[in-house]
Amino acid sequence: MKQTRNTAAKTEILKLINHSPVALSHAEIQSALNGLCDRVTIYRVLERLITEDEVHKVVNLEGVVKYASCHSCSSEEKHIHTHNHAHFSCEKCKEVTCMEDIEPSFKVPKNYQVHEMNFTLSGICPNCR
Amino acid sequence: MKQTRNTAAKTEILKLINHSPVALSHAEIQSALNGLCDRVTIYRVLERLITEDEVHKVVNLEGVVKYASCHSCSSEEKHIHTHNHAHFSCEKCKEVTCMEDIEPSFKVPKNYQVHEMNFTLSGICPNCR
DNA sequence: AAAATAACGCAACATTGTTGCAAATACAAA
DNA sequence: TTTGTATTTGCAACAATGTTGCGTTATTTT
Repeated sequence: MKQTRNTAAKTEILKLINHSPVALSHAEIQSALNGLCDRVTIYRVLERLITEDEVHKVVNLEGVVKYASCHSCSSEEKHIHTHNHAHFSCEKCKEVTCMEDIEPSFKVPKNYQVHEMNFTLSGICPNCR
Repeated sequence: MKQTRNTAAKTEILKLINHSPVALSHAEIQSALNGLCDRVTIYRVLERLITEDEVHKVVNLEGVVKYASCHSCSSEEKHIHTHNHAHFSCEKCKEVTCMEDIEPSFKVPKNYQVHEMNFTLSGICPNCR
C-alpha cells in the first residue's frame, strides 16, 4: 500500500483539529492556517487523515461537512472503530461537538445491513444559552 | 402571512417527492423534471414546500441534501412534528430512505437543549444485497 | 548524495446554492 | 370574463465548495 509522509500542512491541520473542542469545516481550517498551504492541499490532507483514521467526517444539519478528531479512541482501536458516537449541532453558533458519552440504542428492520451510524442532535448548546 | 400559490412546478415537484420511496436530491429532481422549470425555481419551490410542511430535508453521510415527504404524518400533525425519525443511507446506491418505525432512545448530558434529531444509519440497503 | 515517489501549487473546471430584477402567472375580486 | 395585484418565474450573475491534471517541490529510502 501507498505510504504517507509527514508534511508541514498535515502536521498543522492535525494539530488544529486535535486541539479544537468542536468539529471544523474546510473553510475554518483554511482561515486558521493563514495561507500556510493551498485550498486543494487542505482537501487532500483531510482525505489522507481520514484514511489514516486520525480524523473523522461529520455533517451538520445544514449539510456542511466538518472534521473532528476522536478523542476517546485509543490509537490501537483506531483502525477498527467506526466513529459510532453522537454529535450535537448547535442551531445558533453552528458548532458541531462530539458527544462521546451518549449511547443511542435502536432497532432496525432486518434486510438492512448497518455499518455505521450518524446520530446528530440539534438545538442550543451550553455556550449559547 | 404570505399566501402561496399552486403552480405547475410546485405540483410536479411535490408529486415526484411524494411518489418516491427514497429522498431525492435537487439534481435528481431537476433531471426528472426534464426542463419543466429553472434550477432556481426548484430551490425556491423546495423551500416553500418545507415551510408548508409538505416535505422535509435530510442530509446523507456525504453531506448531500435530499428532500422527502413524510408519509407517516397526518396532515393535522404536520405543523407540529419535527421529523424526528431515522433515515437509512445506502453506501452503494446512495439512496436515503425514511425508516418511520425505528425509535432510537438516548440520554443527553444536561445543558444541551435538544430540539431535533437526525439519526442516519448507513450500510447496505435490501436492494443492494 | 541520489533516486524514487508522495505531496504540493496552480489553473481550470464542476457542482451546488444564493440574490436581484424584470417579466409572467395564478387567483381573488369586480 | 376581465382586471388588479401579489406571487412566482427565468435569467444572469455571483459565491462557495469540491475535484482533476500536471509540472514542480520536498520527503524518505537506499
